[in-house]
Amino acid sequence: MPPGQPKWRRRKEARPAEIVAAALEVFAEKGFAAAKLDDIAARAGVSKGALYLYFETKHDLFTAVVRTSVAPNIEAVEEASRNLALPFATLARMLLTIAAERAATTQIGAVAKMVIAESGNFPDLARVWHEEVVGRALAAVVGVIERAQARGEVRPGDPRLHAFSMIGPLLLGVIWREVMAPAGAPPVDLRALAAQHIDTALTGMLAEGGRS
Amino acid sequence: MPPGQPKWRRRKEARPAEIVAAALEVFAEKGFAAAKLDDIAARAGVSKGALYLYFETKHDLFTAVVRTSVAPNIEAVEEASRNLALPFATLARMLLTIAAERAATTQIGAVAKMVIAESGNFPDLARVWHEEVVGRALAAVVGVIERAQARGEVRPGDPRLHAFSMIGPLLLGVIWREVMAPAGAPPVDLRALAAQHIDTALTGMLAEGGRS
Amino acid sequence: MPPGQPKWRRRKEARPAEIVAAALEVFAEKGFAAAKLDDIAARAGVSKGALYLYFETKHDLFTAVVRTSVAPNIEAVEEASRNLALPFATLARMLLTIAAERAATTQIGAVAKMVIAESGNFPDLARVWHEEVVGRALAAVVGVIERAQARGEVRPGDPRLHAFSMIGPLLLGVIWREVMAPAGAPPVDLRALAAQHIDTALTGMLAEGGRS
Amino acid sequence: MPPGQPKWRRRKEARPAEIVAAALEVFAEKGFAAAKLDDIAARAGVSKGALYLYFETKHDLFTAVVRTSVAPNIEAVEEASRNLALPFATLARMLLTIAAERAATTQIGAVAKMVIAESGNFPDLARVWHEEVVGRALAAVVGVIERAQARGEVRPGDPRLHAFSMIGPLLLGVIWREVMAPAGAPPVDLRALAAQHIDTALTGMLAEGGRS
DNA sequence: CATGAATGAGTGTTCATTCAT
DNA sequence: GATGAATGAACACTCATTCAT
Repeated sequence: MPPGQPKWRRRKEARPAEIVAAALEVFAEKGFAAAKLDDIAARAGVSKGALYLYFETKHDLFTAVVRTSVAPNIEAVEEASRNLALPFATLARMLLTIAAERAATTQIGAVAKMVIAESGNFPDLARVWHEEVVGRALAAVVGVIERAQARGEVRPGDPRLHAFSMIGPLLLGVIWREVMAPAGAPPVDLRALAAQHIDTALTGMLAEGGRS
Repeated sequence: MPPGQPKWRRRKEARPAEIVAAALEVFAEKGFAAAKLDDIAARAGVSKGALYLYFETKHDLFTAVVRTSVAPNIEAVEEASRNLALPFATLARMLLTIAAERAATTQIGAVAKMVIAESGNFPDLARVWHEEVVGRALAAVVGVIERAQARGEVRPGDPRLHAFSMIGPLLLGVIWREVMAPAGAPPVDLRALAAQHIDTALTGMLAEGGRS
Repeated sequence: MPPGQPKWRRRKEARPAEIVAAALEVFAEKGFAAAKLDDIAARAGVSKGALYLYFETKHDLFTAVVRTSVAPNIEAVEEASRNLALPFATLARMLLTIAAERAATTQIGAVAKMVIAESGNFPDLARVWHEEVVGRALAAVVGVIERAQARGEVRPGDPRLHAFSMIGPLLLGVIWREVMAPAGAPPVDLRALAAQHIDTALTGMLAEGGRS
Repeated sequence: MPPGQPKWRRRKEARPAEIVAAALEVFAEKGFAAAKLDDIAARAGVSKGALYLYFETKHDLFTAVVRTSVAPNIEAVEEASRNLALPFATLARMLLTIAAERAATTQIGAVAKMVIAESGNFPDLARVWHEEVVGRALAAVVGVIERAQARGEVRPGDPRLHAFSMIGPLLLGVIWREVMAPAGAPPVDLRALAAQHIDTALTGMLAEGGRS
């Protein structure tokens, strides 16, 4: 046995993350209520009791899953939106590309599905999700649009509804991947969707003079 | 008691519909697993046992709720899309307006939330929802777009992705109303969203020559 | 099947009492925490779920057991103590005889044991037991003693401590029967104990002139 | 740090006693089943695992608590009862005074409450308690009474029941302090109770000629 | 048809006990 | 010796489903 490499190390620091990862899988597959702690524990490679060393209740575990999955992603959007100097077309293309990339490569779609599903049973979670995630992301996009309107780059219109026009199709794509594709629907290429949609949205939103 | 038309006679025939209506409320509020048959029965004004006179299991009741809620709506979209003679701009505006109207006045948003939430636990339902609802609606829109592209009205591009561009923001609006607004987010006017978005989408999708 | 004698009658009215009786047995044997609802249900001849049709929690069932067992007994003592005209010696003899009789023929000893055991975990119960049972019984006895002291029948001294002198040995007898006797100790005849003790207590308590 | 007398050395030997002391507190507050080893360990200032270095099971720890708490007290009673030369009145007064003193200043009341509560679940403990504690104490008192009866000091009557008359009120006082007082009942002064009761009991028990 | 009392399998949670460190 | 992370059996409580009335 090589020294410094104990066969079985106490995992106190790694465990919570492992459990959250396992829980994300199970919650995403089954939903909150249908997810069994036995399954989560088994998938995390621990006993059921061990879950309670790190999370007080199933509720708490679910909340931790959502928070953990979301925090890193929201930063990216906000940061990109702070590139005030860029023309709107460039910035918008950048934002949607980042979003599509994240949606394609992370579990954020599954988390969104969970939040949609359980918003009624987790009022706190819905509020957090609104205040810290969707609200912030939307505010960033709305801010970008408002500034572009002020500079005459984007045509008039409610900036929040413009933001919905920009983001909505991506949400549809994510839901499609999470819900329809597993049921046999032909898959959607999120990156291609983002690329084609941003062309449409930009052409539709840019003021007359701003079009090529 | 007036002979021939006792009040309870009509009840008997209306029961299944009343139960489905009550179930829709409870399922929409709580989700499938958290909905209790006691609550549904109480809200329908019948005994718990009576539910089993009309539906074999909770599963069946849920399926009936989803089917009942969608069938009438899908027809409207398909019918509108058969107006082949209309210019794309007119037809597209019509389709989105109908969709927004339905979304604003029916429970279809709540049902969509339920299907999204429970797709993992109801494979059959997800397939039915795809084959009979979303698939058909999407196919109708895609057909309209393809014909418009063939006539040179709509610029090239994957017609399905174009359809996502058209419909996506409305889904976002519905999710917003069902999930974010109850958590304190400012509400969205679905009709205004549809009106502004179709302007954007049309400008973005129409071929060069087709723009005003 | 004889009419009017259904093979299996709905027991809605009889059930709670049956369950409380079964619960009393099990609680008395094992104590609150060690009593299993499965056992109680089995002994009552019902399913575990049925318990919850009548009692919200195990806690509630325990409380019901205590209340039910006590109410009838306390009346007897209070009633006897209202015989103001009787000489103290007669009344005291009567009270102890009644108490011994009740202790010998009812489950009140087992209930007392339970209350003693669980007073720390059931603050409400301990308070109820004090206010409605022990307190009232003691007050009745103290009242009798005070009146007898006023009439010069009983010698001076704190009437509450005199009451302890009268009642204490009976409690010891009950505890003995519940705790020591099952462990192999020779049994005590509660009636004989009461009879001999009241002679001692009366002789000890009566004023000089009152003794034979 | 002074060499040769490190502070932790004394700890090592004191550990079992510290644990038993902590366990007594927790058992007395919560009862056996509701007492958590975590609490006991925390209160003793050791880890949960450390408990198992000194006691095999929770059962054993409970047994140790009871044994430890009673042994010293029983000696006092037996020793006092060996003063054969003293008149009964003197000896009885002495015994009750000692008992009241011990009851007022030690945890013996809490232990008695525990034994009463758990006698059903700890048959061994109930037997030990009977054979080594209550039985011995009672036998000592009974012996004193029998000798006094032989000398004509105490009137006839079952000596064991006489012993119950002497001791019972003190038990009631202890139960009162442990159970009723914490629930809001007015407290009892155990020493005053013993003093007043022994007057009563002596007057009641002494043979005609023996009274002052 | 309709009721609602009764069932019992299923699950979140606790906690005495173990053992690698 | 001492720790405390980990275990897993045990149990209170829920609720879809049944069926005697």
